[in-house]
Amino acid sequence: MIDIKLVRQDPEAVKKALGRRGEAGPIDDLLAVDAERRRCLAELQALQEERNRLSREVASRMKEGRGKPSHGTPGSEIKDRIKAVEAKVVEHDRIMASMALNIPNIPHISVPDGDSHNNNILVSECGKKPEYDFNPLPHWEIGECLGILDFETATKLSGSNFPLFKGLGAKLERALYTYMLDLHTGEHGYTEVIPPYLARRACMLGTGQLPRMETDMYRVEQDDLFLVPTAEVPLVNMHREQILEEASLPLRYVSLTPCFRREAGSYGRDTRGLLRVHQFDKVELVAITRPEESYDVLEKMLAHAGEAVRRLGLAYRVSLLCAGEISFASAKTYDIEVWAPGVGQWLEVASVSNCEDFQARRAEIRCRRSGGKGTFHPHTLNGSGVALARTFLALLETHQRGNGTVGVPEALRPYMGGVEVIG
RNA sequence: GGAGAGGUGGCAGAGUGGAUGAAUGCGACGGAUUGCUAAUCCGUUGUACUGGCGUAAGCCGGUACCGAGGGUUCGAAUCCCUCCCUCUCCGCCA
Repeated sequence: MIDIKLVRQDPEAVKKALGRRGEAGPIDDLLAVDAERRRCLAELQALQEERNRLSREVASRMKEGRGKPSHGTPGSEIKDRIKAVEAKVVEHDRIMASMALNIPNIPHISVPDGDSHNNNILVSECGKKPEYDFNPLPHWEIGECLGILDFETATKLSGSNFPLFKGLGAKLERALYTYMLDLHTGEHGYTEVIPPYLARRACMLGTGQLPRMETDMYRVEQDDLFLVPTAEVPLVNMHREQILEEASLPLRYVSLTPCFRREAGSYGRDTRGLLRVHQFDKVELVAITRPEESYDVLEKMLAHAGEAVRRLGLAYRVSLLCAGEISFASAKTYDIEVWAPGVGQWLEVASVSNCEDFQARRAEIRCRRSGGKGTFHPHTLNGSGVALARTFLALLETHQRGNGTVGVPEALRPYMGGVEVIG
């Protein structure tokens, strides 16, 4: 949620920043409603003050045994006025909230301008694209031949673009996420969490999936619960409406969950095989930090995610997203893409973002300043560490051999019961 | 699905109409003391909005908040209604 104080203080700067995302944002309207709201609020508070004063008068009379004032009830006429003005304030609050909830986060100063992936800045490239003395196959061919992927059956079960892993495919998937969890808990210091996979509406609002992305979410109508699109939702919302102790920061969590996405409107684009599926496993990193350290933590999380990919022997590159490409809640985002030689594409497997206090404000996560007064909103960060379906496919395509088999990278072998080759 | 109980400050937990932002305990912070990483004693300690002053840390004033919303009343944490949430027991099921 955007900070209304910032909007009041410098509306032009806010407009300009949002403009970088290609969003106008109803800033002038917001300000107008805010001003009117405050005018009504002042009126309301003056009336309430008067009511309280009168009522105290009655109280002291009663105490002195003089009884109620005989002529009417001095406060009763005020009641209607209070009610009327209060209704106005509430209405203005409602309008402001509905506007504010739809305004995206302000991009960080270091985020480049631009509105397409062409404007993203390549930060680094790691590992070499593999070369083959044969024509590398796409993963769906490799997977179907080895009997470890079965898209046809998945479609029979749930419709198109759902994955089904089988045999060593299932084991490889399990090896991948177990390896990542062990890496992040063991070497990078994150606390593992297994959260519920369905989340309340309030959670979805808190992290910013709602209201805008509702049509992309799977929703269980009967209970008004949403299948989590990412573990970021439960992990950040663990602390919703809480006041944390500053000394407890940073909080760092890692979680494996399936991620459910309807991908409404994306049909026909990169939808073969595992490229874009409605359900995929993802190991997610989340951090809640003091504002002054959040950008350091962002760099660390990026490194942690990169390390997970690097050890798998995959070629990957890191880019800094331009203002028009970052997601609703993010102020700054790095993407990690792995090279998939079979399909000949760079595929996004991780997105590491600093949401600053945007989510904390929405989710009412606050922090008590140690040794000081008052509270502040901590910064929230999230990053894939990393997403599985695409990592899985890049792994098959990268480590495929001319004879149709697939090598298992060393980092995964302990998790594969020592299996070195699939096929 | 059936029956019941309950939602109070960072946490635990009192409080059934009048100055209660709310006892008490814990925690946290400040101080005192003890020859020692502890104990004891004293003090302080909610959040948000809003107006004013100050460059500022902050200070002064007001209002709201005891799950949410509505009602009764001069006055509601306290009484009434609706909703939400949590818990317990039974049933069903892994």
